[in-house]
Amino acid sequence: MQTIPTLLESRLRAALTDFPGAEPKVAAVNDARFGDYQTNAAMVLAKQARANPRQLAQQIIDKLDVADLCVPPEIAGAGFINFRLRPEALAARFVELARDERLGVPVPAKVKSIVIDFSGPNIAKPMHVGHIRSTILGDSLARIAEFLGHRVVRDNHIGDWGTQFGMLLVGWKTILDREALARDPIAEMERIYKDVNARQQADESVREAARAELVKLQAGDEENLAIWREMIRLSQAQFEAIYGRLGIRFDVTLGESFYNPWLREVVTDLAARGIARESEGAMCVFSDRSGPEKDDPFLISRDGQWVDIPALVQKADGAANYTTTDLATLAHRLREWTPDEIVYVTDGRQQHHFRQVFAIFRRWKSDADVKLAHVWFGSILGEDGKPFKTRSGDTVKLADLLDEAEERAFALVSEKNPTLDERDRREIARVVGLGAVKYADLLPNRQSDYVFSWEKMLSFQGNTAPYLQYSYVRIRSIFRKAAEQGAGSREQGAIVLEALAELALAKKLAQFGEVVPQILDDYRPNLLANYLYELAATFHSFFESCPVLKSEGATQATRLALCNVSARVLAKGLALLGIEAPERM
RNA sequence: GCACUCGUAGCUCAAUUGGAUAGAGCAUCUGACUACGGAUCAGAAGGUUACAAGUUCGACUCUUGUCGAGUGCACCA
Repeated sequence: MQTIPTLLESRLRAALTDFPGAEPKVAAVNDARFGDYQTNAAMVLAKQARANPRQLAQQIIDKLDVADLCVPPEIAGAGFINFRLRPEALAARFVELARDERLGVPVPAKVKSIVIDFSGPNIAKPMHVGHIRSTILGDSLARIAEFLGHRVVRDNHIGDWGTQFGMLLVGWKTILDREALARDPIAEMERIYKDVNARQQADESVREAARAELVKLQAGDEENLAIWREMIRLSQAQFEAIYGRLGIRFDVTLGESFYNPWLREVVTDLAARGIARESEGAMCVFSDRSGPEKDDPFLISRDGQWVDIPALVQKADGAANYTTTDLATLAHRLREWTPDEIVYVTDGRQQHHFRQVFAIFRRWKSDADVKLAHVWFGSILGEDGKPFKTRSGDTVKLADLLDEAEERAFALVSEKNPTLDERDRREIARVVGLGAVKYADLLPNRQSDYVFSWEKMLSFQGNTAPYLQYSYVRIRSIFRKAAEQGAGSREQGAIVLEALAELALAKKLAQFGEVVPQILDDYRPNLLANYLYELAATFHSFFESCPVLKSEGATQATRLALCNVSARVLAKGLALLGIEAPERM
């Protein structure tokens, strides 16, 4: 089905045929005094034509046929045209919405193929807070793109290759504790890595040993390869456990090592095309001076001079690095899926890296028609405003964080609802605790840093997951009660929107289909989080002033339908954020 | 030094990408508990959007400058 703005836009387009250059754009109004929707087409047009905007607005209105949808449009302010929906029109849209499986979310004009690269944990290391945002944000974007109808490839690019394996191999061969490994493989691998890493800082011989093990691994030494595969196997179990808890799946999980066979080819091809050249023993990509210096990712200003800051695609020792791997990965994804879009979800510190990779790629595959997006995000801070750490100063492990979320939620549920049996409370605590963590991550604008606060994210007041889940629970509770009273079938019947709170809720529900498609424009799930909060607040307000089960006839049918659609939109919206909605809590 | 991202109510954050009188939640204050689970709702108060110019019908948003914060800046990813 079409959204109301789309409907109004098509009417507006018809009215604007005599006004070339006008954009028939209709937007929701935030202030109810100005109606429900508005267009500023007249003002845009007036600017181009140097005409009087209010007069133009009147001319547009004269040609505009929206009588079935709105009361006569008004001209306001500098030249806004305001639309106020007729209650019958809103009711008609609501009936359509209630029948629509997509809850009013339109099918996109162009179905795209989108690769989303997110999470990207490292072998032999615990997943920690640094992985939360990428994992949760990427998963939510994938869910939203899929729901819209795009073809999505969820790609987990695992860190399974690199210099750290030299140290890990040294540790594995010299100080590995087999019992500890059996008990907690990740902790043991982390221990040996930290131990060797600390010693190699001061001891040249340790550094040399690590380098030697790494060279052997890269040369295909069977023993080292076997150990490396064992480390991968042990790590995979950890990843699967965490993704299972978070309800996250991937279509493709390929380590960096998968791309090794193409690395040399990438470098020689770049060199052959004159994109990369040798410098100080390394193969580098320098600026092609095609744009302004300040926008050039291969230049930097030092002491008032623009100097080269090339991207290395091969180190002086002959090894490739992550830029090379990223280029090989890009080429592979292009061959494999011919995507319209590849999205990288990583933290903001990698902006420069991706600007370089994308720029090299454009020179290398200049005919490729693919959008490359670096969807970056800020840091998670502790309450002190510094990067989020444990009290002892270590990074917070993701598994511990999820445990604590569930424990805290369990304590809350037990306090609020002690009569439920423990198994139910555990399940509710799981849904509420994980929901709180995810929602806290998705609510702020992704580019800003945010302060991690258990108290805030688990509060039942304000813009939190528990508040949204509670709204859903309350609606479900009404339907349970209605079923007890045999009122289930009373939902059938004419929809008549009368009370202000009913109209407000119907209007808010219709906006779901307007909000969801916007999210991918700039990869911002927080738009959905904000919408859901507004919906929940609008619902609570309706629910407070409009009794459902005590009402009768068409009024009750209307209110039950409003409740039903509210519950579906809330549950669907939360699901798009990767959050479950419990039946009770 | 240069680049990127910011600076919004006491605190934590929004603002439909240039739209109307900048919105929420905490905290503070005032109401509603014979309740479809009050885990809620209604309301009040709180602002020179860091500062200064500029662009225009209109600026938190764009431009320039200043002050302040975080991040990054060739062989780690």
